[in-house]
Amino acid sequence: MKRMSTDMRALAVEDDPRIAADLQAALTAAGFRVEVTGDGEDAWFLGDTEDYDLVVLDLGLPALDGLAVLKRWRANDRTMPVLVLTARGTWQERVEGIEAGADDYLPKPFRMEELIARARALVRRAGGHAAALQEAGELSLDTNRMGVAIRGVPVQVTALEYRLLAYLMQHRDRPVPPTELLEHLYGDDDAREANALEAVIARLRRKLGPGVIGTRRGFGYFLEAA
Amino acid sequence: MKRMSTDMRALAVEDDPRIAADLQAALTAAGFRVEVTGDGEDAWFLGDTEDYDLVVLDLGLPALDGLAVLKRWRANDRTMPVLVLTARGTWQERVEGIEAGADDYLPKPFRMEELIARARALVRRAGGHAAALQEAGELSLDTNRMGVAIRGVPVQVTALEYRLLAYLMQHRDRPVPPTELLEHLYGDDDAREANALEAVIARLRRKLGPGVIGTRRGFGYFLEAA
DNA sequence: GGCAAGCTGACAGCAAGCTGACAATAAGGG
DNA sequence: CCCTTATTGTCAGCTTGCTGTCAGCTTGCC
Repeated sequence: MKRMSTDMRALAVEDDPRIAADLQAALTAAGFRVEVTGDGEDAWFLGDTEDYDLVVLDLGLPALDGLAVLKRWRANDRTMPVLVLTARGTWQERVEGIEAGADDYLPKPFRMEELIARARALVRRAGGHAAALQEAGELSLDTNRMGVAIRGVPVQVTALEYRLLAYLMQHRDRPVPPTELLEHLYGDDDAREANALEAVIARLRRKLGPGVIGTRRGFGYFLEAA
Repeated sequence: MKRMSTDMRALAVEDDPRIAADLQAALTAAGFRVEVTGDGEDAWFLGDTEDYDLVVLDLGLPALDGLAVLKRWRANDRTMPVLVLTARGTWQERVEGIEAGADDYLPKPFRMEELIARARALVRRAGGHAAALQEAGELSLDTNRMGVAIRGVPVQVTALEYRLLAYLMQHRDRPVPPTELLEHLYGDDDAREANALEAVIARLRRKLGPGVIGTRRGFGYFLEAA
């Protein structure tokens, strides 16, 4: 795992694998180092022994209930900010969540953007500055302002270019195959020619200069000097 | 932070005698020293002169409206946490309440348990209040008077325009995507065309002049910084 | 050398966003 | 209760700049 400018750790406790994957993606994109678990026992142990800057906790867990986990954390003086996810509209859960020591709650279904916004607010309120900066080599990516800078000098990129960079940054420990990038940028429903991606890469390279986006022929693209 | 068990004062402003009685009972049981009034004028006077740790405020008051009371408090720098109750749980009222300075909001009918939970949460994190005057570049917003000024010169804006500006101000560190603005201004239940937002932006720009509201194509709108 | 993967400049299509006009609705005043 | 005014959503036409495609080229690999 490569270094981030600020090291914000987040724990996501969610048993639905699809939501869990979304959580991980969104939080990672927001600059958190994310750990995911769907098991209540596991969650309790992690939250009790590790230091997180944020916990996203789903109440609808099998086995050990999310509320019980939260109460046991609070009973042990674990004071990290906890954002609780509740099934839709059940007022009891909200009440219990707050009384158990949740710092904020979000009813399902929710928008990832809102979750990120609330998560940042929580972290900021807790004292730490939200980790908005991700770096790889000379490239730095401000996930909050959606800004890109090379060696500190801001560079203007388009939305598509930004998404591409963000995805590479998220997976900077490996070369990302063109097929995967195409699917992430456009979705498999909308079929684009492979050359479209190459065009985006070319334009980005012209803006960022050499030595930022590398190619491993046959494997994919990656951020250099990460 | 004060202790709940020692001496927490709460003011309940509610004209319906039955609900008022319930409020008093529940808050007392929760450890508050409770005072109740059903008169807006009386409430305003009490809130302005006495020090409360919590206010529960019903908007549906005769004579002096609850919202007006709240605004007058905030205008006088009374920063105690206020939990607003409203009968008509419309989305607009919630916005108005929060923008008038409410710290939380509860639609009727509600469960007493939930009210107590929210009240406790409010008291627990009592402290952080939005500043009365917010600025970004040449633009300044007076959140108490709902007033807008550009370079010190007051500009008259409509309620909708103000809400848009307030939201941009609240998130002035990032570009706000149109989808998010649409959701905030109208709510997802009421679907508007995307162009409605552009129309509001255009009108605002004409009033405020250039260099205030910026656009980052593909990312969203933002307030130009100093 | 030959093939396939990848690069690049040019360009046209297209989508995001802007604006003025207008109608419908809401608010206010007599 | 009617009249007046302000607010605001919708529409049509327009501008801008993003982005996919194409053609031709370079590079690596066998």
